[in-house]
Amino acid sequence: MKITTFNANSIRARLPILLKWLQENNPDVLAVQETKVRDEEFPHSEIEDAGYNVVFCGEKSYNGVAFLTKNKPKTVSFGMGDDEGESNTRLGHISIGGVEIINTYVPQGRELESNYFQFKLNWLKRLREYFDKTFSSAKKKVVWVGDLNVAPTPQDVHDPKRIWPHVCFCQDVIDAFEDVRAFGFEDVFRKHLPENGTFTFWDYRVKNALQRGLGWRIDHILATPPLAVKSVSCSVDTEPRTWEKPSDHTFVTAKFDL
DNA sequence: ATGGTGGACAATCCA
Repeated sequence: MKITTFNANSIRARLPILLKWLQENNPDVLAVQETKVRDEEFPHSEIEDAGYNVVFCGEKSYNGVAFLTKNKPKTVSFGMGDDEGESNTRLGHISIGGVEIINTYVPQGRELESNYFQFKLNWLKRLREYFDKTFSSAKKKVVWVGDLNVAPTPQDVHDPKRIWPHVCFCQDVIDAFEDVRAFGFEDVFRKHLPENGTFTFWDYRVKNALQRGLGWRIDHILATPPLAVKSVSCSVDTEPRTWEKPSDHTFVTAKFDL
């Protein structure tokens, strides 16, 4: 099973080229974040015509998550069940092929001193509670993917000394992330891509960031042990950077031998 | 240098 995560920064702006990428790469599941569109305007017909099933939950202008899948998911839900704090447009959950897949767009946090950063920390705390109440244990086959807006180690940013502290790279956010991870997730990305300088995001606003290696690893693929042991590879595809309407995020893919 | 670019959407907000 091939699972890919992609922050689209508008599914409508990326759609023509995204569909081409799907045909060429053929993942079983594409988890998308920042669709930035209301459900009634979501371009589902184009995706279905391309041979993919699609489920989504969005809002006007911001947030929004979706799953594009080759087969129809067995179950689909959005949000953490608390119906508050933007959980519905930041968390999707499907069950497919015997695997549970959680797709999250974690709040960015804006500034360390802001209420938005506290919201981010609390959102991660709620996410841990969601895993606890949804799954009996990490013996279940669970994958957690998405734009997590956390660089959990110094290796995950290009200049740790200069960047520390940042809403995506500071002790509070790393602690919050680690608390969620401690549910029982293993870092499938790092297992297969241990080299320094392997990133998933390069800021639009930094001139030639990709060429200069000024990236971050904030898009993740993690899995519980019974699934992590079956992971065979992971890759980052920077092709969206070359698109007519480039994206600052990349396609991050993991393959599982199931 | 308090910038830069890109998306949504219609003046700014968000990343």
